[in-house]
Amino acid sequence: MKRPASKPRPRGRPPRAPEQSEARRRAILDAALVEFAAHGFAAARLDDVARRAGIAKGTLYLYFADKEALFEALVQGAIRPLLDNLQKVADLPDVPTRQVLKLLFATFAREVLGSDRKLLLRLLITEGARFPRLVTFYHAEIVAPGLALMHKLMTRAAARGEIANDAPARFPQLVMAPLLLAVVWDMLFGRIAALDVEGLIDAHVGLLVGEGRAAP
Amino acid sequence: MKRPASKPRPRGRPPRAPEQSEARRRAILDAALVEFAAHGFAAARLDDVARRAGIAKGTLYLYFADKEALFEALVQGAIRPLLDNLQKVADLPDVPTRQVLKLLFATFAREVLGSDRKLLLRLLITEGARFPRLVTFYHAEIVAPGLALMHKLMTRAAARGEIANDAPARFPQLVMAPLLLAVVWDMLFGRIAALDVEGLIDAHVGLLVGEGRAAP
Amino acid sequence: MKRPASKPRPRGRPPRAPEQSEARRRAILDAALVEFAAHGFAAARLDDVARRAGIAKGTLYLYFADKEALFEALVQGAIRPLLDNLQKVADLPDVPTRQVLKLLFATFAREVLGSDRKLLLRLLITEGARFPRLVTFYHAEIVAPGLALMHKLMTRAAARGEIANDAPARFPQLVMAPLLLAVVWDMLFGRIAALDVEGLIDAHVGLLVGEGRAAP
Amino acid sequence: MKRPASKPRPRGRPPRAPEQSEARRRAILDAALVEFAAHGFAAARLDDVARRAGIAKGTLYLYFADKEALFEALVQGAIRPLLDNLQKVADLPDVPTRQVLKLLFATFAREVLGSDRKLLLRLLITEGARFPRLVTFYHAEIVAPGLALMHKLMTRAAARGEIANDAPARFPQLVMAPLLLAVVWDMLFGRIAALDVEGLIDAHVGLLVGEGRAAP
DNA sequence: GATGAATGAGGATTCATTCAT
DNA sequence: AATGAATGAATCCTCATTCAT
Repeated sequence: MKRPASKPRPRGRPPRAPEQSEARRRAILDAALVEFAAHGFAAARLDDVARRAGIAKGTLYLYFADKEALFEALVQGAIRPLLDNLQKVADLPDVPTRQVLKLLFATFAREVLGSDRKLLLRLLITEGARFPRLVTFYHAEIVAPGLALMHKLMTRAAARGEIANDAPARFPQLVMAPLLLAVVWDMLFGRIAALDVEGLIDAHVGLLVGEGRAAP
Repeated sequence: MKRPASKPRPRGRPPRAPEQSEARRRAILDAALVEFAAHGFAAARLDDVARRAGIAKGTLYLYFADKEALFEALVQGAIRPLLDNLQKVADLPDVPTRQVLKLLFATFAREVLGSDRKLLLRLLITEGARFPRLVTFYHAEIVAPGLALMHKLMTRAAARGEIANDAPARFPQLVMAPLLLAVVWDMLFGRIAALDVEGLIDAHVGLLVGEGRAAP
Repeated sequence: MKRPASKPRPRGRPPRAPEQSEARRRAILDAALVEFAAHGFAAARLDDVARRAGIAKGTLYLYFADKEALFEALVQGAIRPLLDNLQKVADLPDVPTRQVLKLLFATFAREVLGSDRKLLLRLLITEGARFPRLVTFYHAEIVAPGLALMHKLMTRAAARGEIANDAPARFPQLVMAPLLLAVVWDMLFGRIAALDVEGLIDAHVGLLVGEGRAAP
Repeated sequence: MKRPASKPRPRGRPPRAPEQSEARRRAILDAALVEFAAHGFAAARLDDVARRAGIAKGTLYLYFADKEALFEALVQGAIRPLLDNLQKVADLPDVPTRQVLKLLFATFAREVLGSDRKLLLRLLITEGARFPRLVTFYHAEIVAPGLALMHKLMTRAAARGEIANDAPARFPQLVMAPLLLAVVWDMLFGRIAALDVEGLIDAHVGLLVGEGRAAP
């Protein structure tokens, strides 16, 4: 009896500069990254994402169909840079394995562990089970190629006698395992006991290509 | 002999009679493990937990104060067995490091990766960030002691010349990293490409204690 | 950062007598009838339905899957009584057509136009286009059989010379049209100018079976 | 010749230039008719109306104050033509009632049932309850005068002995009822079982003015 | 005049939690 | 102790309306 009668009080948009839509998209993704990483997909509130992005709730939906699409775009969008990094390593000239690994790990430490990108890895790990599509894509585009590359690298290193045995060639995952550990450690125990990532990586490289052994 | 069942159903407690409340607690925890692991803490429904445990929703609250308490009890409760396993390793007589590691990893593969206990690790990884108390406890009770033990083991091994350098002694996490990787891999990529955990572990042990090197 | 911490303030149900679930279902349907009829399907608020039914919003969902299901149950449920009424007419002994019609129309006027059941017809008319399933069902169960019955009745009447021609036999809808008009009139113009339904019906019967003509 | 179109699109008003605002108003009304008829007032989206009209959403508000005003203008605007049609019938010379009715009904069938104008009637029926002002207006301008006219027509016909009794004179609604039925039938059951409107109307005229009876 | 991105109140739906039985 | 119907706060998403350009 009151619905059509009471003209809903005027709503609309308060004056806000125009800003390029792409910047806004980025702002939303940045905000989403923080909120999703902090609370997880299910517990994150789009309300908070909007507030953090400095926009209205409804505006989110101009850029992303729904919560899930936002999440997927978030994780999806991070894959391209990772791919690029991977490519750089693949294109490395024929330098000693030790150097390749050092560079690779250092890059990872800087670009991922040392930046917000780390949060994306977190999300992939913590929410992956709920987003099979994303995981499948990520496996096909990053993990499998990355491992293949590592396999080649390690095979060559083994042939050259740079590493003690062919274990890392057969299981390139072994080469990456400490990086994953670093991510998870930071995510869980970072507050309690920070991990000396650099030291860890150095030690790992030492283990792989044998330090002292090189100059007996 | 069980005549009472044919009475006009008392509308309230089902005729399940006196049963040990401890069994019920277990049933709830088992059900909770499955549901939490499948959907994550936030998305899991206590309704489903109750149904899976074969009890009424309200009954949950007779055993656990709330959803969070249930979750914590779940993860907490799994720590004791882990502790015990750890102790067993610590108590090992003075056997070769290679054997200790083999035993340790095999036990982990069997008791954790090969059982539902794997789900608990998953939960710790995926939900840990939201349960600092749990993570703190886990770190204090399991991770720190475990790493300390590993440190001792590796230090001894290095002193004995069983391993090439002191990297694993300084970063005992390196020893555990592949196990973590196995858990995460299974959790994310298990469906896509199963990991040969046994092979991975063997290779890892080979890398640590040097296979071929032993018999030149 | 605050989600899992702040235990949501205790909610639950305030003391309310048990009442049989069936009565509650009825209360909901009754409330829904009023609200849907007053505002239409889209504009009706389940909140209002709940309030009118004297229950909490969430309780609705214990009885009906969603708004649509509630609406369909509402209209669906009204079909049974209509069917029964129809059957009564069909079972009438071989009385004069005039009397059959009088009875039929009087019943309709009393049972439908004179009661809340009229609202259901309204809903069918106003919302039917949005609920094809409902309309299909209604056509198959009520309209088609009803027209078939009317066809038989009018054919017999024509054969007996009780009516002037076979128009009503060929288009039994003609017999019902004034009833529909009465419903729509009441729905739209009832407030402005009440319709003398009884007079209308009498006049219609007179038109059909010829009043004065019979006894000049 | 239409070079301006190749200028760097002025980002704002499309180069549609000066066009008559009246045409645009019509386009909006036409689009609104379709959308409102398809979904009902509450469920129709102004977004869709704008898209269908080929204009921007904001432009709607240059022509109509709000959704309600648009709806009212829509239904209101259709009344004029109906009035005109009515007038034509009223102005008919003194021809036989049968012919007047035939013409009236045929006009209705062609101009209303056979055109998009039918949708307007639908809207009046389905949404009328929510727009009392509209219904009042419609009653005053169309229904009451129409019935008055019909009353006069039927009274004259009865006096002349063209119809069997004075029922239609006393309840001119009876004359219109089948038309209403045709509208509602089409609206609800059109998909399921098309109605032979022409046949229905013929039969109805036959019933009113007596077919065979005229020439015994 | 025209645009359409932005707004935010509103409403459907979910689910942890309670409590009369 | 156990039940499960009832509760209502919380949150996603929609869409009428506005206004800077």
